[in-house]
Amino acid sequence: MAPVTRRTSFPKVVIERDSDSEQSSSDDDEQEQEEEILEDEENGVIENAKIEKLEVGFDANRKGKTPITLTLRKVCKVCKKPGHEAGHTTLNCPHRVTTEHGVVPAPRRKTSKPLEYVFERQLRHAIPAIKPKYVIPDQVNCAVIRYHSRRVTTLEFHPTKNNILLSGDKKGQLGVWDFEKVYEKVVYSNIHSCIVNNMRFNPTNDCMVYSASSDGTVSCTDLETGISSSPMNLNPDGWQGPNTWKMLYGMDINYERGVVLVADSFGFLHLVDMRSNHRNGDAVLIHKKGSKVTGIHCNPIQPDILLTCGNDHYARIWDMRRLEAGSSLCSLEHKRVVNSAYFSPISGNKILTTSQDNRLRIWDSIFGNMESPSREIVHSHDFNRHLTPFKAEWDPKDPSESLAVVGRYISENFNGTALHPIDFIDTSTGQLVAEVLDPNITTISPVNKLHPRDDILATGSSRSLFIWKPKEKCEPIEEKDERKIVVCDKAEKKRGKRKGDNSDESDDDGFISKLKKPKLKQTEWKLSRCSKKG
DNA sequence: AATCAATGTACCC
DNA sequence: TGGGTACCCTTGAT
Repeated sequence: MAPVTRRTSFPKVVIERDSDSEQSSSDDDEQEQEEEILEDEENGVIENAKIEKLEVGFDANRKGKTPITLTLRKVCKVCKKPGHEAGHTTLNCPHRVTTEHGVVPAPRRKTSKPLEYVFERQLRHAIPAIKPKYVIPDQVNCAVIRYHSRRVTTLEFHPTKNNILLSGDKKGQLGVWDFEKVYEKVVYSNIHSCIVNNMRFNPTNDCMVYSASSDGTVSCTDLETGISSSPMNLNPDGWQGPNTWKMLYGMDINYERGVVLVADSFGFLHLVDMRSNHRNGDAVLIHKKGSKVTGIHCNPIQPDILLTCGNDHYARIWDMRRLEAGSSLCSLEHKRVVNSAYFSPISGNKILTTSQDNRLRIWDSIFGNMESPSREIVHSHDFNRHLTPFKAEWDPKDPSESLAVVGRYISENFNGTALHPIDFIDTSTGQLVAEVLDPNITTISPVNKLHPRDDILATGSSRSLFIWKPKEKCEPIEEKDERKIVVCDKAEKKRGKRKGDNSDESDDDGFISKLKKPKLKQTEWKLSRCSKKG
């Protein structure tokens, strides 16, 4: 249904006259582009070009008027050119992530601010002059398929237990998975009633985890028992309609003050005291009234310095010691909604934001010129209401504070199969360092988290979770590959049992599924398979 | 194979 | 500022 109606409603109408005098230079450009694309199409390079020409029914000979050609074209939301669209299989978008493409370079300013000078002097020794070689976790090591009952919305690694991954979903479930033991997993269903947007471990008790949800509550859950309390509930009177229902999105912990900071869908910031587990102080308006605050991050060096971002197209820096409406230290303007904003993980001196205008923005120094970003990197991570918003995140282990990971919306056509890779981007240059993909991951992967200590990537893609490790740390490829994949769906489980696949390795919740044979030849894949540990 | 539902953002008035 | 609605175009279920 949708594709048919869309086709008639979507194309932009451009009227081109075949008269010499009326052609502007921009028309020229457009015509040139179009000719190029048509040529490509003849060569069979472009699969997705959708250009239609309609001769409008004017009589060309009558009164000597030139015929009008209407060109209906779909244009890419990223680069505004026809022939491909963000979100669709394409090979020819110049702004799909390619080396150095779509990077707006940093304007080299001489700011001469004393503060920046001092900071740079203090920090320079800590930042290595030669960039370390990036270690990319590019092989799926294990997975739980259909783990959650709805799509995964947030991930968090355990602060001390290296093998534990926490996951939240759209339904409000909270998953705890030991990905080394693969089969050891728990899903708590009674903590939230809808989307879990953010989770943070209690820094003084790593058994306890705080979670912020669109149900308007902050929950504090004991991971061993699953028992949870709600230190905050912004909808104590239940559903009174969409105008009053408050949702909680951004959340972080200021460990020095012992408070949880959480922000709602009406532009307000709230505090929860971790010792008493009760609300602390009044809510403060930190973004446009009535707009969603999508993220909060406390500076890793100075936790009183906050970074927030929201649907009002701004990211803002605040000082907790002077927190009141309108008192932000700095406002970073974006063209669209800002999905996330993070300080760099080590020095806390850089900022990385993800905006729905398909751009990553980097500010190289919070003490420098903040009027415009140091770089804008064009990258396909478009908004779609059915997907969890994409958030580019720093690699917490990269001493140069350059590497970031972000899922890609636009897909690559791998021999007829559309796959959406996960991108590793060097934010200092805009270079695509690596794209990782796997034949078993056919869905878009908007949620990604790099491990704070190990070379591990966790991915949430639809209802499934994947753990990636570097190729060299995986076992060599075997012909009869049986990967560590646990399928959690009940229907799948029954099917597996009927086939007699239920080996003694299986537990009550899942079984080992044989690796699906890729539809493509092995050579087509940049990444090969990783076998099960014996 | 076809259809449906769920549903966030932008923009108009 | 609030209501109305067009549009964004995925995924899993049936």
